[in-house]
This record gives sequence, C-alpha cells and structure tokens, in this order.
Amino acid sequence: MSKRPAEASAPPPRYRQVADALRAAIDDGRLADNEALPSERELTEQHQVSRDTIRKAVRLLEDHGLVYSDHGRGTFVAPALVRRMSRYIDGFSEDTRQRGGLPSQRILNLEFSPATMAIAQLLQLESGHPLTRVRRVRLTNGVPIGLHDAYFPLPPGVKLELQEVERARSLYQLLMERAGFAPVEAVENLFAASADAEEARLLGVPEGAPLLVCERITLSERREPIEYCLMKYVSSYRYSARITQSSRLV
Amino acid sequence: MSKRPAEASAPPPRYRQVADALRAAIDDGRLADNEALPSERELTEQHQVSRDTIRKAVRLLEDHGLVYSDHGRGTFVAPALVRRMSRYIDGFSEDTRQRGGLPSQRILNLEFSPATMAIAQLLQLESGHPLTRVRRVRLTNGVPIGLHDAYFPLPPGVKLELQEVERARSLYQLLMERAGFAPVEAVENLFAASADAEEARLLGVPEGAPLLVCERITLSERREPIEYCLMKYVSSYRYSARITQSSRLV
DNA sequence: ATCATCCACTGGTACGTACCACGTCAATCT
DNA sequence: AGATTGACGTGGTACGTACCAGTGGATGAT
Repeated sequence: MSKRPAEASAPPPRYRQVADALRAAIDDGRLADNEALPSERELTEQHQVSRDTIRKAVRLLEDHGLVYSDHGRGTFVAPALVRRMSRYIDGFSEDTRQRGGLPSQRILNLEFSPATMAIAQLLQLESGHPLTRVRRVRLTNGVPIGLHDAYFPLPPGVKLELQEVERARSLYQLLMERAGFAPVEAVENLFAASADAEEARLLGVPEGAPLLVCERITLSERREPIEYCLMKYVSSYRYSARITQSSRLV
Repeated sequence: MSKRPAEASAPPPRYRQVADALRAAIDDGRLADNEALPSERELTEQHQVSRDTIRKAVRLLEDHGLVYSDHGRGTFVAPALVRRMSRYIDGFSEDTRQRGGLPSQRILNLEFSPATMAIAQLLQLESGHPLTRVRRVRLTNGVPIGLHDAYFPLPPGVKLELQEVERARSLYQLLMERAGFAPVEAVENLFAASADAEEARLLGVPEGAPLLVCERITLSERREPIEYCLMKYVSSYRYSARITQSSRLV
C-alpha cells in the first residue's frame, strides 16, 4: 500500500504551519494593519525552525498579499484593502461568501454538443469534438448576478445527469469526482458587452444593459485546456485584482 | 560615497541572471511549449551555482507564468496562452505594445482640485485635501480605447505644468522624477457601465454603449495610497488575468 | 499479456552558515 | 543647528548538505 487511502494525511510542511500561525495572528487582530512582524531571526527562535523555513512562510503570505517585506526595514501586515484581494479558481461562491453574501445557483440546462470551431481551437480539440455544456444563473442573496456558460470534454463513458449537477455543492467538485477534473490554473479575458434579450430576462436587467464579460480557459496540471467558460455579470458585480511590480523580468 | 551615482550599477543577482538566460531560451524558441527544462541538478552544473539559486530562478519564472513545475516530473515551459498573461502597473502602454499596437494618449485637462469625500476616503486623506487631476484619452493605433481619470496628491511646492505632462513619455515616469512617486502595488475593481454623453463623444461610441470600468488604487512601498484612477474602456479592449491555485492557504 | 514491485530520477522541505544591501537613528563632527 | 558618519538591525543572496515525496519506466513474477 503505497498510498494511505483514508488515514490521517501527512501533516502540512513546517513552513505552512508557520504561515498559518502568522495568518491567524493577522486575522484575529493580534497583528494590526501595517504593523511589523517579528524579524525573521526572531521568528526562527519562536517557532524553532530555520530561517529558510521562516522565509518560505513569509513568502507564501506575501504572495497572497497578506504581508509585504521591505529590505532593511522589516515585514509588515498588508492593509485590509490589499488583504481582501485574492482570486481563486471557481471563485464565485468563495468571493460571494467573503463579501458577506449567500451564493446560490440555478441550472438552466445541461446538454451535449459538438465543439464549434472557435471553442475547439480554444480547448485545442478538433472541431466537432463532443462537449458537455452547462448553463447556470448565479445568484447572491437570491438576486441574479451572473450567467455562466461552461463547455468541457468528458472522458468516454462518463455522462452527467441533470439531477446530480443540480444537487452538487460545486460543479468543479462534481467534475473532479466523476471525471478527474483537476484545475490548477486559469486565464481570463475581461471586457464589456450589452445584454441581449435573453440575458436581460435571465438577469432581470433592461435589454442593452452593460455586462461584465469574463471569458475563462481552465487548465489542468499539465496545462491542457479542460474547460471554456463564458461568464456575464450585471454592473453591480465587482471583479477584484491585485497587481504587483515584483521584479518585472524586464 | 556609499552610493555610486552614475557608475555601472551592481550586477543583478545570480538567480536573476539564470532566470534571464532561461527566459531567453524560451523567448527565442530553444525551449518549446510544454518542453521540459533541464532538471534543477543539471542546471546547477550548467550555470555553476547552487541548487538554491537555480530554484530561486525557476520560482521567479513560475511566478510570472513562464514555466510550471510538477513534483516528480520536472519543470516545463508554460504554453504561450499562459505566458502572455502578465499585468504590470501602468500597463496600458506595455500591454498595447505587446499586442502589436501603437499606444498614444491625449491629455484632456490638468487641474488642481480638492478631494471629494469619496476619493479622500480611498486615498486616506482628509476631505478637501488638494489633489492633482489628470484626464487622458488612451489610443491604440490612433483609435480611442479608454479614458483615464487620475487623482493624486503632490508634495507641497510641486506643481505640474500641462506642457510637461504632454511631453512626458509616461505619466508615472514624470511623477517619479518630480515627486518621488514610486508605485509598487495596486488593487483594482472591475465592472461594467454605460457610456454617458461625454464619454461616448470622447471614445467615439454611441451613448449608452457598454464600457469596462477599472477603478484602481495605487500603493507606495509602504502601502500608502498614492493615486486613485478611474479607467473606462470600450468593449473591444481586453483585460487579461491569470489565476493560480497556489496552495490557497485554506 | 498482466500486474505488482522496484528503482532512478524529478522537484519539495529543512537544516546550517556566511556575507551583502539597505534603512534607521543615535552619536559625532563641523 | 545642521550635516556626516557609522553601528546596528532588517531582509536578500548564496553556498552546502541531507532527506522526503511523487512519477514513471524497467524489471520480474504470475
């Protein structure tokens, strides 16, 4: 037995434990905005790990925008404005909850359709490849916020039933269990468009209302495209991003 | 003299040199999409540096989406689709050039106005604090693409002249020289809106046309807000983002 | 032919050490 | 009073070593 099926999974690495401890201190206010963290050498003693491990932990927090380091000065807690900005894959439910809203969804339809030329190219498949398509309305506190239109190939023999999609807590979760769907990265293009008649009806806005369109290609661990998703949001929806200058590689 | 004013600046760190070499190999096609890089231990010998240094270099490239590492398999060149996705601060000129367009701008006006309550709050200043405001039209190949409306405080005594703003290659560059303006991070909120009469006229679109609105707060090294900028783009403009799952910190 | 095992190789974690680069501020010198 | 210096503390770079953990092909038993 090389893998332990249900046994307690291995403990997280030490740098991760340190990061969690620091994050907890930030979350519950023991470390205030812009307050300095203990120096790396101090943390070394507090946690009884090497400086290398401490630096890995701090780097992890920095990547997520929770702290920032200044050469010669120290490491500081990032202001809340920055801390709140992190995007995750399939972020709708997460985002909504983080802003204090209750996310929900309504499945419009589940169909099996061959890839159009445009979508085939984006997914790097031949035109006409069989795809599954799921259309959903996303709601926050019961109010329609966006339309999601997702296309993805399923392994031969795997078929989704409407009921299981409706019951599933998360479409990605379901796809992971049923089809080994494992997204690790995504690229998105955002732009503005006007609502057509159907979109207007589904979202409860006037025809021609401005929508935020987000076109996403989801990639597997091997960076193969595994999903194309077209998302359209009403104008009250906010998409947040954080941009860093991190050594721009010229 | 602790700083060398005009002398050749210190050479970049070794991990940076290695990263540049690898990047060059990717850029000119010596390493193809999804091709494996030499293993870290091989790179160690090729560049005569420690594995630690190699790993720093690879991590840098990975952060920028140029390569990805898989535990047990190796490190691979990210597909072009992913490689093209990196955003920088003040990215308009950069972005445009990267997509093969010629960026330009037209200054609409330069004025000195007290902060409204909303803007004062975003910039963490008291209401009525004197601000400089620059409104610009951004163009690609001579076609209007977006409107930028920037607000920022200047140190006492510093005044911008319309001419120098118009002559400057980059507003940020100018602000850096004249006012020590040094952005290192920014947070953005994106949403959709309709063009009002003036916006429509300036952008050459019908009134009510959908616009992509990007609201940006720029932060200094100390994470103090130093600029607020409201940007509105026509629907053909694409805002690109890359999302990674990188150990989500639960 | 099929399956399980093993092994060589990959990146990931963790330790230790040393020195460099930068910022701060108190002590010092004009 | 003002400018200069320098010690000190901070994060940044770089070396070395060792071992862990996941992958995938070769090997060998069935």
